[in-house]
Amino acid sequence: MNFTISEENYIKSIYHLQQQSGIVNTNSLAAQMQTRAASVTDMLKKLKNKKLLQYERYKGFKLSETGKKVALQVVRKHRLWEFFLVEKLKFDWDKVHAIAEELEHISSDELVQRLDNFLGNPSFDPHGDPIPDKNGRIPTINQQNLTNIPLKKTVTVSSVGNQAPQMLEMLKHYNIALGTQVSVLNKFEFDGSLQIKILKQNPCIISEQVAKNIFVHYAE
Amino acid sequence: MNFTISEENYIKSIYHLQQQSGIVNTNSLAAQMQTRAASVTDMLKKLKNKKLLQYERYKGFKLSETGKKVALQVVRKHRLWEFFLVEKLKFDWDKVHAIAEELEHISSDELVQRLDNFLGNPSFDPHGDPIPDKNGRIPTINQQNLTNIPLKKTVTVSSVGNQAPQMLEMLKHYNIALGTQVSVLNKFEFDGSLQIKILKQNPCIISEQVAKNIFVHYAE
DNA sequence: ATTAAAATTTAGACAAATCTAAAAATATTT
DNA sequence: AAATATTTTTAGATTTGTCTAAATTTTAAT
Repeated sequence: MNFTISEENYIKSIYHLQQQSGIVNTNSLAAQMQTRAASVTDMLKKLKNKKLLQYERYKGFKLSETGKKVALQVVRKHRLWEFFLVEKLKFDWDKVHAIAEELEHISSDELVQRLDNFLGNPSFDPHGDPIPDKNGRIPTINQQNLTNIPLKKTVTVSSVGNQAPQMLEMLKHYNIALGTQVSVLNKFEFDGSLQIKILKQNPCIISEQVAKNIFVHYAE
Repeated sequence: MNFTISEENYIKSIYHLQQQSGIVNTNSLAAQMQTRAASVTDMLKKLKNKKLLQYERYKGFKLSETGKKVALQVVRKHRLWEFFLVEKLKFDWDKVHAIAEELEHISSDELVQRLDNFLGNPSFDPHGDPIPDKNGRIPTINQQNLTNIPLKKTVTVSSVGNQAPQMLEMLKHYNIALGTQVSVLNKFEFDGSLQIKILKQNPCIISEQVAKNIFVHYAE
């Protein structure tokens, strides 16, 4: 089966939304896609006809098994291309998202497989997100956000929740990247902000909102 | 200015046609694009409005200076991606055209420049076609097709005129690639076919049609 | 120079993806 | 449970790129 760019974008967005909340509704998808609810409804019918979606009107929806497979292939392509852009073309990691949004729709399966091999079959993209393999299997990693880490324990940054350029620019400013070693020195009750220590740097303070989007795993 | 994939494809095809014949007409473009003459006329109006085309009805057409610039950027992207696919991802050179047709429409200028650098700023793609630089300048090479080479002179294959997979498959069969050393032993008047000698191989015979599509340059 | 043939354009239709405005269904509040 | 608000869907329009069939213009042939 072959899909249009628009269909693939809807499928991918539905996938990401249902990862968080199980079932998806029209308005949240419209918000995510930056379009109108009416347009979403139109597309839902199309995707239902193609058996990619479980959907009954007014009842919310989620991807069928087939739909999920399609989504995972698009996610796979997106993340492989991001890896390529950062590792090979030396893009800053906060500049690659928009380009990968285009590249993820290139259709050749052989291209994807060869790219994967060329890159050394990476398991995580430059933001720390797992890259599904050829069969859609996703590597797992035991991670938590910074607000849940016991004080003084040294942990390693493994991924970033919010990948808006604003967030990524901020992390760059704080000098936080994937693999950075951090420990939490203090938690301020008043606003939930954290004082953290980054290896070889002076302690600094990050807001709760930022901390919630920094995922880490324990060194051992 | 930004262009749709369809617009870019028309511009590119017009560019290639006018390279051969100066001015382009509706039917030949329709044939090249595998579409109908009426569809071509529709698009011509659009391109004329955008000042990409010099066009008056019933009179044929050619690209404006702006149009030519756009065409050269698309050609540049196509050929850089082909180079990438063959050199980095190890695709056979006769398998890359269709994929490059998709990749050439990825829009980021920075991507193109970084890709160019990553590849070592190549001057020719895997079929021997010149890759326009950032400013649209095309490297030239002094080449002729095999039918015009004096007998016994050893020459080097530098590009291939017809890049249909059928042609490329045939060349692979004959063991001819870019850089291959060839000499013409004999020319048969009857059908114009040539007996040629390839380094370390037995002499063989190629049709005039094939010979006309093999471009070579003199070793010195 | 007419006529016939070929090339090109117009007119009108269609599919995909979107939109606005209005209607219908569901959820929430009083 | 009735009234109100929110969410979702429908109806109908729009844009882009395409098509067929008919009309027009140009070219070639008698």
